[in-house]
Amino acid sequence: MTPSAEFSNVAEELEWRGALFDATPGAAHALATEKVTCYNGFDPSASSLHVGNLVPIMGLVRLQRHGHTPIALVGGGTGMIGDPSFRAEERQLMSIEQIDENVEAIRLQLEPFLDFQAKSNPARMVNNADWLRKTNLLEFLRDIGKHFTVNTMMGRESVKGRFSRDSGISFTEFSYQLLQAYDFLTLYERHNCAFQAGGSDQWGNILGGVDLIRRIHGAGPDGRPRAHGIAYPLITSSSGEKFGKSTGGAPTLDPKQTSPYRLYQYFLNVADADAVPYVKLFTLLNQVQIGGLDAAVKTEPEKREAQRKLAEEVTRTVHGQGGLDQALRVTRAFFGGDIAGLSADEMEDVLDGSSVTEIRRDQLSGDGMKFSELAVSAGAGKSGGDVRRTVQQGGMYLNGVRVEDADRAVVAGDLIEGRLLVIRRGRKSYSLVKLAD
RNA sequence: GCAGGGGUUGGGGAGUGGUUAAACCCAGCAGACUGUAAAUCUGCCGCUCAACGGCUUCGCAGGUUCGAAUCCUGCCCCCUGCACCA
Repeated sequence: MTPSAEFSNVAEELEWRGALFDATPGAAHALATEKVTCYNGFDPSASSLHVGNLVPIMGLVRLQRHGHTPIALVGGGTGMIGDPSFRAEERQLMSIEQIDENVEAIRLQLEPFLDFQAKSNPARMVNNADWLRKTNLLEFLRDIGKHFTVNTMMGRESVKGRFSRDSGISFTEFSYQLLQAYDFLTLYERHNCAFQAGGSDQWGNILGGVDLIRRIHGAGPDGRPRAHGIAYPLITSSSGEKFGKSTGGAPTLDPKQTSPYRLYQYFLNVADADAVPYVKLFTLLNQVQIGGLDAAVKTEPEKREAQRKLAEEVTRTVHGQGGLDQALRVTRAFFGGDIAGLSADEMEDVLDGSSVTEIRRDQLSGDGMKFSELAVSAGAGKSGGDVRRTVQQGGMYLNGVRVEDADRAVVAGDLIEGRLLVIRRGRKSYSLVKLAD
């Protein structure tokens, strides 16, 4: 039995998980009584999705598990304009090459989450560049633009802020909502997709699409709306911060940018108060399992069972069992025992995928190089002074041994097995320096 | 366009001729404590230097001064009123 079997429908499940912020009238009813096709758009403005995107991604996953058909849309077309929703400033236009590159990267990241082989409800992946880039302006204005009043468009909370600013909003960005509505219409007509999900910041855009479909196709045969939408809440931590806003930016789903280890650590370190809500949002664990974790957090919070489970589940979902194993190995190595006891092979294996700095052998010959210089080039400090200060405070380690003098020479003899150096800053930040081949 | 206000170190925000690398708060970093937590406490938090010190910073460019973030001139940008939007 699947974990979702305990809920009679996906709307109920999303509600329980705290993942339902808003829904059009009739949306829940439709989800409960029909098998729908639902799409969610992903913006290609960055080269990778980040943890915040897990909410909509898991939304699609849950929909599919309840028998609905998910469509993941990557915005190769809309990305050329840029969504102005809740943004203070006009966006910088991106080059088409950059957009296409990002689209491809995001497409690859999304694929593992969905089942494209399912018999009755296989997932689909679409790119709105396929239709938007060849849209004819005059036809678009006659067929689509005519259904929108500027009055309504200006009333959207998501763009209101821009009118009062001096910098204003360009016509280009202002028309964004038409494009997203047109996407919805296109998917409705091509794939019978009558549902759209998205973050609460997308609510206005979603309603625009629902509205457009009604204007063009009228109400459904039973008098109910044909198209629906649901919105996910903006996730915040118990301390009120935007989810993902951690040190060094939001963790991404790209292992090259955020190693599985770092992703694991990010979730392992969430506050007690956030652990269970996050487990609900980001994992497929069922009510019984989550209930157990909830109890565990209350009775023995020091064990951090919920955090462990959360980190484990998310890391496995994003990076697979292999990624999780690696994250656990690194974690055990760093927080379990003595780092100095690890072999170079183990170190390398364990840090594979995280950022590694290379140095040439001649840089370590003779008097070698100053530790402070090495640490800066390895990214363990912002400047020589920064490293020096940290050393003075007792926060720097080379190969597991506390560094007493920032200017100590690092020579070839310091290399673990002649090829690796491990710099640790503070309790949990590690950098690896490798001898270039 | 006119009038008024303003652009200071990551953010907020003091500072109106020297004692200011620049108060204070937040964020960040390190240490202690701990559960790889929260809270708390301590130190740090432009670059450089073992240190003394040196150097570069207060929108941009000049200038006045022994000496300027602080005064003057020009320029750029932002905010607030008013006007304009035939």
